[in-house]
Amino acid sequence: MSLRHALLALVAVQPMTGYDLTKHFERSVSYVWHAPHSQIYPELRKLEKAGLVSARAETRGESGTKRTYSITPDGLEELVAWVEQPTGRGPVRDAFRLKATYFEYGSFENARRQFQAHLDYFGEECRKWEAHVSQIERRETVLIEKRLSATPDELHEAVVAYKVHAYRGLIDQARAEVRWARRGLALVDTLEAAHGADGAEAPSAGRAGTRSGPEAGSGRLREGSVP
Amino acid sequence: MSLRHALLALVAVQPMTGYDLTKHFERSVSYVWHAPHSQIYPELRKLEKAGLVSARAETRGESGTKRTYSITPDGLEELVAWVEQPTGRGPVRDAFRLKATYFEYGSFENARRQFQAHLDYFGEECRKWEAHVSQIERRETVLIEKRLSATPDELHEAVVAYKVHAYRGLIDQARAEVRWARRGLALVDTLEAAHGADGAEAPSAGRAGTRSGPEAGSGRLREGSVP
DNA sequence: ACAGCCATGTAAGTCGTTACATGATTGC
DNA sequence: GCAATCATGTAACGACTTACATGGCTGT
Repeated sequence: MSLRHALLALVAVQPMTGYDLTKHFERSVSYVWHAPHSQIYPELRKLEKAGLVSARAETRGESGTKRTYSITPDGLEELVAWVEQPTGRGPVRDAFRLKATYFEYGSFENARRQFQAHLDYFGEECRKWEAHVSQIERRETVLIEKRLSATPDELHEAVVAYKVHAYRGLIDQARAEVRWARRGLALVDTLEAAHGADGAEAPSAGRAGTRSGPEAGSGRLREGSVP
Repeated sequence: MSLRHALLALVAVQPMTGYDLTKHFERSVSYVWHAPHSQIYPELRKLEKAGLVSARAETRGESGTKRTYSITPDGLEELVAWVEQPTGRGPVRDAFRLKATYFEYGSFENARRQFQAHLDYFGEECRKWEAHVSQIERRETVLIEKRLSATPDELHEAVVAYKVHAYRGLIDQARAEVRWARRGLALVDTLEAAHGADGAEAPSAGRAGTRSGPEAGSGRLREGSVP
């Protein structure tokens, strides 16, 4: 149920069209909550039906219509209620860490590639987020400016500080991932060295002889290079 | 597509029933990839249809049947292929950080409660994961023991080390969250002190007078205590 | 015989992904 | 006039959630 509240928070700043929403969404919210436009347009209709936003339709060219959404009092109430509610943890789903648990099924080379890609990815994200944070700190984004101009002065600091803090948390996470990936690369080196010292050549825990019976008759794994 | 591979990795250790799978899943995999049994049972059927596992059905009492699943050579191949494949990043969806971005809509008290809950949660998780890691390091879990007994000696270290490393990453994340939440609490104190110094009493950015027109006619926010 | 956990499912509905589809505007 | 991008959608499908349903086994 977070998509709707993210949208409410955006329209709360100023009335916007679906397209504006998706753009602002991509450039801010999507760092912490992903959603494509194909989800956003229908969700806006739902919000309208629920009376949390109101839409003003204008024609666009011959046949098109453009809807500008504004938040309603109910919508604002819903937004505040959401913020005040205890937040349930979403289910964990981390494909990379899952796979990292089973790297012994692949080659050392593969593990290295994977950790390196992880490293590159989070290094890159980190830079993006840092840029975003300093933009917020300087109050340079369109939405922040608008938001502040409609908020009493004594709350300006809080508005900015909460956002900065949230995104800093993201940066911390990214840095932790980078460090973890580096340690992963070091680990692969260590394992490979230890393995090479034994004289074997390519490592892989896969390719078992199959025991299709249900009994745990010690299936035997053998080494084999992974193609 | 990670659920199926997680299941493959589990049945690769030894033949198991659906129930065993869900139990082992809960006690290991679910730290990084959540799935309830209602997802696991059907997925096993799919894996069977795809020829990646084979099932041996036994009767259980009058009418029940118990299926014991074993991995097939195709299944093992699929598992290895998955490990070797580049790993796509899943979409981000972090409800808490999203909400933390908008804490100015709630009270200071609320922000504190939320950060504190976050802190407690990850502190707790952290302890669980640490226990799990040291269990793996000591090679004391049933699955690890079984796994090692069917793996050539020179790979034992890798099997253990990759898992330990993966879960250590999880612990790092949890610790980062704890630190972040603590900084969050400190931030709330600072903001509240600054706010209190201005003489106002309860903070909230919500409750706008509604401007339902599409034009951005400077809607006016006023302070108000949040009920 | 009853409680409590073991064990195996099904079903409805929501959420999210991916791909397709189409017309409008703007700048060159 | 054409390309790019602005702008707004729909549709099919798969993943996931939540709740329901049922029967077996074990100890008291």
